[in-house]
Amino acid sequence: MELRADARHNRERILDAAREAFATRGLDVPMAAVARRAGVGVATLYRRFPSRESLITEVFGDELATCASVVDEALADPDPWRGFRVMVEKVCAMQVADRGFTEAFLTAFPEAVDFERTRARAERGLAEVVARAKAAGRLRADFAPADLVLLLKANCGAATGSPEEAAAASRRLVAYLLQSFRAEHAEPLPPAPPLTLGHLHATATR
Amino acid sequence: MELRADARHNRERILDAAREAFATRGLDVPMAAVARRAGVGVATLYRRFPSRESLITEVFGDELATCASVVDEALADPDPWRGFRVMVEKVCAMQVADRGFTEAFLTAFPEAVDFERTRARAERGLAEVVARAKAAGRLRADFAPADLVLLLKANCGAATGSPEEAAAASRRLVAYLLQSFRAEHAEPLPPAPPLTLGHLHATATR
DNA sequence: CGCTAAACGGATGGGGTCGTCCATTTACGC
DNA sequence: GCGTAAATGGACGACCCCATCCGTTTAGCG
Repeated sequence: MELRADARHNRERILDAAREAFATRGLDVPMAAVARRAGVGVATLYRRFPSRESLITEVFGDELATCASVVDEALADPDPWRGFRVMVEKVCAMQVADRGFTEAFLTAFPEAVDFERTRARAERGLAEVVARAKAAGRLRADFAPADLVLLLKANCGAATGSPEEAAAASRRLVAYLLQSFRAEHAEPLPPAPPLTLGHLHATATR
Repeated sequence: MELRADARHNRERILDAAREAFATRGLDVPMAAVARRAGVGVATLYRRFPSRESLITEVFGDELATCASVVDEALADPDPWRGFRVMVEKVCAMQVADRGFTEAFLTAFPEAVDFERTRARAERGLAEVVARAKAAGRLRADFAPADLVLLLKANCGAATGSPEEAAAASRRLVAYLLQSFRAEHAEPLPPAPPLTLGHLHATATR
């Protein structure tokens, strides 16, 4: 059913406010703060988005799509290794730029249908990127797709402090890790953690 | 002045309870939960440890000392690289085993005199370990002491989920990073983040 | 054994967030 | 204009945590 004009307007203001609040203060920001920032009552916020999760899902729908498109770009790159590398760098940069995005990405919401679908697509794409980079002999053979999760979680931990510090730390960590992901001079590794992208649900919930 | 026998007894129970609670639930565990676990009233807890920080300081005094001794072991190893590597592996394992320790280590408390002194000593020791490993030609020349902070923060982020998952993830991450810390085949890196161990105060406070 | 100071712990007030309820306001079809 | 249903937002009760207060209990000395 159609929303009334004022309702539609307020919905947009809420989404904008939530986007900004999540980016700077993380997903734990009080609902009341989002409402205040949107110039709206708390009830309006709750009527439009019955749960915090539904708000988050809506807000990060776009960014998740961006994420998926980054995977597609990686697949389109004629150089498999460069595709892999750039993909990793971009996603990590996104993680650093938007604190809320990081949390949303790591926490995940099984209920959010959109999330599920987009994520499944991203997961297939990722496996493909990894496989191509290995086939080209540039990515070490014992690299596990779960190592990407490892990288994201590590990046999340490294990217604390002021935005400048976070960006610098992330760049350096990513550079270090990309180097050890390369096939040349690879040394033996302990077994991969039993994580799949799907396991992210359980992990970072706290 | 001397504590009465029952008071001393309760103090021990509180410290035990706090150690366990911090290890499993992190430093944010409610004071009341610690008191309950210790079989003690909240007031007793607050009388003995006026602030949460004082409790934390007391609880992690030992573990910090352990940390310092790990640095000493590294310095005592005739093989500088092995000393470095084992030191990193041990500290990261400690981080994984005790969630509270991680937070305490990263959060730090400028007021806690003991912390300050022990940490300053550890910091000097670390610089020495790094210098020796570089001099031996095993650690890459552009390795910055701040990279150890980077490693710890990354490890903290990676070590989420069940204890088994956390341990596996940490081991693998450390293996990856140690490999890229080696002098051989080192590739250019982006500049080191401007972090010193001292900067840890500001960073992970949330 | 009895007394007193030390220690105890439950109750309490203050602050904060969550999510709902309801009296009031507003859009918009007629 | 006007009436109605949709939309609004502040107030409210429930819950949780912190930290203190105070009436009660207990250790340990003489």
